Amino acid sequence: MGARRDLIREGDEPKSVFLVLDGWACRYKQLPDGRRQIVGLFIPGDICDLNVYILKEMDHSIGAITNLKVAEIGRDDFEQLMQANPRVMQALFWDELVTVSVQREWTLNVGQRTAYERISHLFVELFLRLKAVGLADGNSCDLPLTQVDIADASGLTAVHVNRTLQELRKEGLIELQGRKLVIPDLTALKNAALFNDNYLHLNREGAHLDAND
Amino acid sequence: MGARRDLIREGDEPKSVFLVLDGWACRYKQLPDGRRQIVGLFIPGDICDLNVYILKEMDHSIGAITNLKVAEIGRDDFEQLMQANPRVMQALFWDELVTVSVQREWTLNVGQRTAYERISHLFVELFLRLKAVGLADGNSCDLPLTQVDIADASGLTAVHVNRTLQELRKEGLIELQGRKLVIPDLTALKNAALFNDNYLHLNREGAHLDAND
DNA sequence: CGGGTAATTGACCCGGGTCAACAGCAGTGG
DNA sequence: CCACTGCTGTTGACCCGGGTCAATTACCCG
Repeated sequence: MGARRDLIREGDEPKSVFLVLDGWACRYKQLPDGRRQIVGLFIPGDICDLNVYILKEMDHSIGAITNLKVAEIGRDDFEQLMQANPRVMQALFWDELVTVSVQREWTLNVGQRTAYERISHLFVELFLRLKAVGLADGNSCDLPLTQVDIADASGLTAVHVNRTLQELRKEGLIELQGRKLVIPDLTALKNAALFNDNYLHLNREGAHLDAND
Repeated sequence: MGARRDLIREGDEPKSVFLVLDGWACRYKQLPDGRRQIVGLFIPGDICDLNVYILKEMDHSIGAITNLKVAEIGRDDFEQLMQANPRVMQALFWDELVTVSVQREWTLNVGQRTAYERISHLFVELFLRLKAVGLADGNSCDLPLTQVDIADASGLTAVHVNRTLQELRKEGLIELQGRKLVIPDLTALKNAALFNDNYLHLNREGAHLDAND
C-alpha cells in the first residue's frame, strides 16, 4: 500500500479489519468544503477499524501516511473469531475503550490547548506510543508527518504549525529534521503540553485479558 | 443526584456503570489551570462509563447537569453479566463503537468548524438523539445547558456563545428561551452546521444484536 | 536538469478571546 | 415582603492568537 493512498473512504462499506504491521496511517474526516481533521493516527501494532464488526458504512476515512504494510482480516473470518473466542472480543473491547479515551483527549487538545501546547501534546503522545511498541530509540523517534498533517491533526494551519515548530525548536524542546524527532527533555515537553498520560492507559490494566490465564 | 454534582472524578477508581434514567449529564476533562472541555453529553437512555469494565482509573470526570436519576450496576455484577451473556457484551461493544464515532465527530467539530457551525451542530446532534429516544416534541426539545456549558462543549467562550446564539436567533435557525430549544427548520440548521448524520448510526445497523435471534 | 512536494517567510487581517460592568431572576432568610 | 446572594445572560471596548494570501526557498527523485 503506497503512501498517501486511502485504505477506505467515508461512505464505503467496511469489509475487513486491518492490523498495521509497518508504517503510519490516519483516520480523518472532511467537511464538504474540504476542511480536513485528522482524528487519529495509527502506528505499527494498531488495529484499524473495528467498525467493520457491526456498522454498515464508514463514518470516516483511513489514509496511509507512509508506505504501509497491513494484515487484513475479512469480515466473516473476523466475526467468526469473535464468536468463537470471547477472550478475543474482550481484548478488542479493551482496545476500543483505550481508543475512545485517546479520542476524548484529542477533543480536549483541539478544544482547549493553545497551538504551542497542542503540538507539544501530539509529539509527546506519539513518542510514548512509539516507545510502548519499541519504536522509539532513546529520546528520539521517527516522525513521517508533514507540517500539513500536523496542522490537520491539531486544528491549525500549516503556516502556523511551521511557526510554532520554530518556537519549540528555539526553546530547545524538540529537534525536528526530515522525519526524525528528538526530544531532549521529555519532562519539559510534557510540561509544555500540560500532558497527563493517564488517558493512554499504557500500564495495561487490562493486560490480564491478553494472557491465556 | 443533584444538579451540578459530580458522579465520579478523574483519578477515581470506577466502581459501577450508570444508566441514565432521567436528566442530563456530561463527561468533561480539565487542564491544570482550569480550562474545561465537555467531551460528551449524556441524555436519558445513555450508558455512562464502560471504563469500569477494565480500566483502573478514570481519565475524565462525569458531572450531572440537571437533577439526575440513574441506575447503578456494580463492577462485579456487571462483569458477571458480561461473562454470562456474550450477547450483552456484543450490544455494549456496539454502543461503544457508536460512542467513539460521536467522539470523532466532536473532534472534527472543535477542530474545524466555525463558532456558528459548531453550535448549530451541537444542537442538531442533541435534537436528533433526543428524538431517537422519544424526548423531542415535534420541532422542539428540552435544553438544560447553560451558555457556559455550550461554550465548554464547543471550545468557545461563554461571551462568544452568547453572541453566536443571537445570530442564530436572528437568522431564524433557532428559538431558545429558558431550557427550551425550538428548531423551526431542521434542514436549514443542518445546512448551517454542515451536518451529516452518518456518524450517529441511528439506523441501528447493529439492531440485530439486541434481539434474541 | 526539471517538476513536484514540503518548508519557510512576510504582510496583513479577522474570528473569537478578554475584561469589566450590568441586568434579570430565583432562592433564602430575616 | 424585602434585602441579599449567586448564578445566568447580555453588552461594549479592546486585543491577540492564529488565519489568509502569496511569494520564495529547500528538497527529493527520476
